[in-house]
Amino acid sequence: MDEKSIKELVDQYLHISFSIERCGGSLIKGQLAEDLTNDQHYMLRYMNKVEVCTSTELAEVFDVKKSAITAIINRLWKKGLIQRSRDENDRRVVYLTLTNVGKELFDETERRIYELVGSFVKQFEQTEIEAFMRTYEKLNQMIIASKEAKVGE
Amino acid sequence: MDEKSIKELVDQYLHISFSIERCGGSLIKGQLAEDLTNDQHYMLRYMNKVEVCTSTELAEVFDVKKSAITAIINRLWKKGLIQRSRDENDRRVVYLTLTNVGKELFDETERRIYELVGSFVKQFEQTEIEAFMRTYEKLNQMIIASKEAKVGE
DNA sequence: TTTAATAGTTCACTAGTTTAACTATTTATG
DNA sequence: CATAAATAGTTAAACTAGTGAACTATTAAA
Repeated sequence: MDEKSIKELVDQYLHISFSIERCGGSLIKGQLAEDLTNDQHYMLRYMNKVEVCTSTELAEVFDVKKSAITAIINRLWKKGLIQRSRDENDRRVVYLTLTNVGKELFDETERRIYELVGSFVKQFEQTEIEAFMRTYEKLNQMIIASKEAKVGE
Repeated sequence: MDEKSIKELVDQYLHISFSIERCGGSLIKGQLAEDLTNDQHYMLRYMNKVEVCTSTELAEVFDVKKSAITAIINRLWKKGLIQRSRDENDRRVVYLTLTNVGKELFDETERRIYELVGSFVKQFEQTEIEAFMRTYEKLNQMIIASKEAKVGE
């Protein structure tokens, strides 16, 4: 691959990923309950998957400082979507879980998001989309590895 | 494609795109001048491409309200990276352009970003990445069309 | 010539983020 | 054991980014 086509690919990639982040994000937002942001939804999504987690874990997964997690968790807590409970053996630790209201809200939203994203996925041939996902995941692994190398420096 | 594999694809897609947005964003941020954010960089990027633009145009392209553009433009203006000039025929209109300092900063940054993204691109076979980009662009067009359909409702 | 529309700004408010200082608790060390 | 160091989480100040509504100035339309 010559330099010129790499430059073109880079240009094209940055343009598409930016566009999808913006427009796709706004479509996802359209599926959420009125007063929920995309960030808050992704937080619920992670908590729904792992069932129980801590602030420290969320800070690592979302790659932000713990104080940012405290803020977003407070907002979700005020909405009654999550609950906190202290570990009785190590009283520094606070476990975070979805409330029943939180679970129901997430499930409901998730169904709408599946429909939305599914409506795009269905427009592709299965072989095409599977090849796409393989490359996409490879890229993801490269980025993660590069990030970890940077941290290790 | 059955329902189950669509659900899995949706799950997988959401997970990867979220991860790449987070980690990739943080790698890009690492290439920027100290006091520049990713949003500010994308703004410079667009202005560098089109050379001259207006707030209204930026609001459409970035899909935010004009007041958000005023705020970000003010920040870039304070850093001396962009300049404003009124249209003499229609004095409501303000044209925005990069200053020389802004252009140099962007070029410098862009070179670093090309190196970074290029280092990933180079790890793929050309055929693989070209197929990926075709699918990625198709997805982008679907999302844009879906967004415009929503607006038209 | 009033009335509409357009371009952009300002202001108050909210979300998300970082940094630094802090509390409470647990673990290590001398 | 007692003090020091590490860990989990919170708080507060400062910043960026976004929305919505009210506003100014200017141009276009009735």
